[in-house]
Formats: sequence, structure tokens, C-alpha cells
Amino acid sequence: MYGKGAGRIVETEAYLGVDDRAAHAWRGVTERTRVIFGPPGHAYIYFIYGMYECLNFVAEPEGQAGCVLIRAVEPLAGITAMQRRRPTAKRIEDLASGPGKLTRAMGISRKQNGADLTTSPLHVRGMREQAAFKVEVTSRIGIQHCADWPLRFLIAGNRFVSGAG
DNA sequence: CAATAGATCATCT
DNA sequence: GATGATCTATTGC
Repeated sequence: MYGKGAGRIVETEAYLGVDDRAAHAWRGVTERTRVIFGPPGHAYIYFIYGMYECLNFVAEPEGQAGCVLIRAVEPLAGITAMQRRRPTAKRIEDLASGPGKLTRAMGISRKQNGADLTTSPLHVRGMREQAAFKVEVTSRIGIQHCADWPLRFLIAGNRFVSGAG
């Protein structure tokens, strides 16, 4: 525990339900995908490649599958804590500019799987000020199926998105 | 610079 | 037993 951290979400990807072969929920309810089919506003956190964890927000009503993968965060507070959790990141831009990076930087793990994002220490908040930015849409990254579906959303020109810099 | 290999294990077949 | 919603270090131009 190195302390709290906060940031602005600058890159996401949508994963649908049974029609989306790239989505974990594609095969239906299993022990792992249970929370994706649960109520919205909760965290779905899974372990991948034996090493990394990725954070999703459940986005569909209970009984339906659908979630949003958080792919990159622009660090805003607790930056020294994030740097202690990610000593390999040489630049601020490398701290949380990827799905596996941001969970490490923020200290997020499977222990928070299923957490209520409105009440738990892991929570989301709306923007207080309306910033001027454009949302860019591209195909998703790092998947084999439905790879050309335009479901990746990022803040155009932001240098904290994955693959920038 | 770009390309690639290695790390490492929960989940599903 | 194979695979994967990844990251990093290393190799090769």
C-alpha cells in the first residue's frame, strides 16, 4: 500500500455480450464472467497473461452482458504513489497508459472484483468541468476476433493514451 | 526506430 | 494442455 491515486480516463474499449466473440462474456455465465452479467456500475477485474490485471466497468442491466475496459488513465493525483508501484515507468506518460499499467499504478487487483464503483474505495466520478476534447474512435487492440469493430474510444491528441509518446 | 521473444498462470476445452 | 482484452527487455536495421 503506497497510497491513493486518481486520474482521468482517457482511453476505453467496449466489450459486448454473446454476439462479441472477443468478449469474455461471449460463452455465457461462468465463474469468471459472473459479474459481467450482474448489475451495472460494478468493477469486473480479471487476471491475464499470468501477470497483469485489467479493470472493466459493468455497463448493462443485470442479466445482460456488456462492459467497458479501461485502457488508459491520465494521472492527476497520488503520482508519487503510482511511481512507487511502477518503478519501471521512466516518464509520467508511461505510468498508466495501458490496461495492465493503470491497474498496477492505482493498486487495483482482483480483490476489488465486483466492487460497487459508487461506494467502494475504487470509484468513478463524473467530470466537474466540461473540457474541450474530441473522442476518437478506432478498432480494438490486442484481440483476435471481431478485431475491426470500432469500439475503442480515446481522447484525441491526449499523450497518456496507450501507444502514444 | 521496429520487431520479437519471454515472463507466467487462471480459465476454459 | 492451450490460450490470452499485456508489458518489458532485447535484438536487429
